[in-house]
Amino acid sequence: MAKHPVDPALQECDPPPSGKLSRERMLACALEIIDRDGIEKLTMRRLARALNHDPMSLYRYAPNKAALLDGVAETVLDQLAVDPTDADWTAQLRAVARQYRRLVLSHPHVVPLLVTRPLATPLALRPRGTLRPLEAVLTLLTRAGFTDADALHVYRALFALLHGHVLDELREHADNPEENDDLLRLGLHRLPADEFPLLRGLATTLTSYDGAAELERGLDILLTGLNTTLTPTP
Amino acid sequence: MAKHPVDPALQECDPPPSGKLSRERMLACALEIIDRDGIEKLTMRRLARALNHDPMSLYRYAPNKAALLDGVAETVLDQLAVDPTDADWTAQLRAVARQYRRLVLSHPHVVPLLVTRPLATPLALRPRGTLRPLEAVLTLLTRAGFTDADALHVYRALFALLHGHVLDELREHADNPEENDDLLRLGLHRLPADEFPLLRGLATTLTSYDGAAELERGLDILLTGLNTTLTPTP
DNA sequence: TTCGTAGACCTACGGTGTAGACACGAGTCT
DNA sequence: AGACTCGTGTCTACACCGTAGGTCTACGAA
Repeated sequence: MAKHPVDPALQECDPPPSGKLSRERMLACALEIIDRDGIEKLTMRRLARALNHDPMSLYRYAPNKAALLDGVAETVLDQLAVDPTDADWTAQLRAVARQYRRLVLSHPHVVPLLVTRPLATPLALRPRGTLRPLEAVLTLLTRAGFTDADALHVYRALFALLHGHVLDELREHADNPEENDDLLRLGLHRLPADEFPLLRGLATTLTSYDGAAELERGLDILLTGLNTTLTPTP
Repeated sequence: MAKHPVDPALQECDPPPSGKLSRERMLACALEIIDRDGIEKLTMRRLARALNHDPMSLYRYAPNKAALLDGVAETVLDQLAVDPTDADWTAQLRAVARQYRRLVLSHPHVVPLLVTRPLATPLALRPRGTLRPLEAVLTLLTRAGFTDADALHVYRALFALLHGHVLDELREHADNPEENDDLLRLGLHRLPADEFPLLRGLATTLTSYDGAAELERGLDILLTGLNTTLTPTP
């Protein structure tokens, strides 16, 4: 336990890292590493070391690294609980949205995976855990009286809003690793004043960003907009 | 990984790939490779080969690969022309949105860069070309009577919508590499019928996706929503 | 002329994902 | 009992990656 051969930042995963391997343990550990150090630090070798196994062992549980990353995204997204029996569909969508925001804010480094990986994978081949929320939202909306096509429409609009908002909010977070608005202000003031006059003046405004409120406003706009253009019960 | 020692798909860039190097030539060639083969195929070595130079030469024009990728994203985003003098701010935002959509659809492989890279870079340190559209939109909106803070609000909402929509639309494109809806239908039908009944029925609906119309609807919702909650001239 | 410098090149190092072969224990069938 | 598969883990090896550091060359200024 007390041997420090090399790395200081070489930690292992919560559960005792020896014993039998499993897909769940592998994905959980991978998520831990990503949460701690970011995606590009997740390496087959590092993950194996954290699990106290040979790198090649991982390939018993994932055909390749891309699949492993998909698996991680899946475990995160699978925590999204949609109640398709809720009679108040707008309330349920709001709940899903808030939940999604909280979820990804607790795993910010996973967001690139969530938004990027589906671009490379046809819908039918995506991990099941990824498709489950989609199906749940669809049943919620069809139960509320939407046609299949309109339900799909609403789903798309909702997640477009969510993805867009989350990217906005995380961008904001990247600016404030800690609450050092001096750095932000100084950074902005280094911009040429003739080309970026307005941006330079926004330093204080930028530091006071309320993600939850922002999302709520977005939801208001979206849901009222949907209510006026789409009618659930024809 | 490489099936054969010499790839058949090893092409070079449009302009004569020898002669003096420059940052512009390097970025243009990088963009070409990304457009053709995707991001993960862009390698310092490959790029150098395409430019008929040594890999190390590239480091004269970019401190490292991340900066090079930022440069590519910048060259794409810099093509976004915002007219801050337009008196009709909603019309101008619509124009920007349509332009943005067309732009990224012609460089789909760059989208991960556009949405992902800013998450790792504080705003003040982002490439200038990235900040220019932001400043332009801000001046457009403040000229229209918005306060600085509200202008920022609108900018955020607009680009959240754009990013969200584009991710939606490209996801759809990944499903139809060509217009083979049979593949999609077959793929969907392989899902378990008891767990994904609605999703399986959406094959035909999924193939008829009109991205432009979808974006237009999003803009309608957003802009009317903004008009009711924010007042340009107080 | 000499010198500084910018641009390009070469070598080399430590890292990466993963193919392919092998080791070994637990069942299962004869 | 033996032989057989088979799931699991390990080892070695390969091609490729980003890039630190040094060196060669050509050219403009002194």
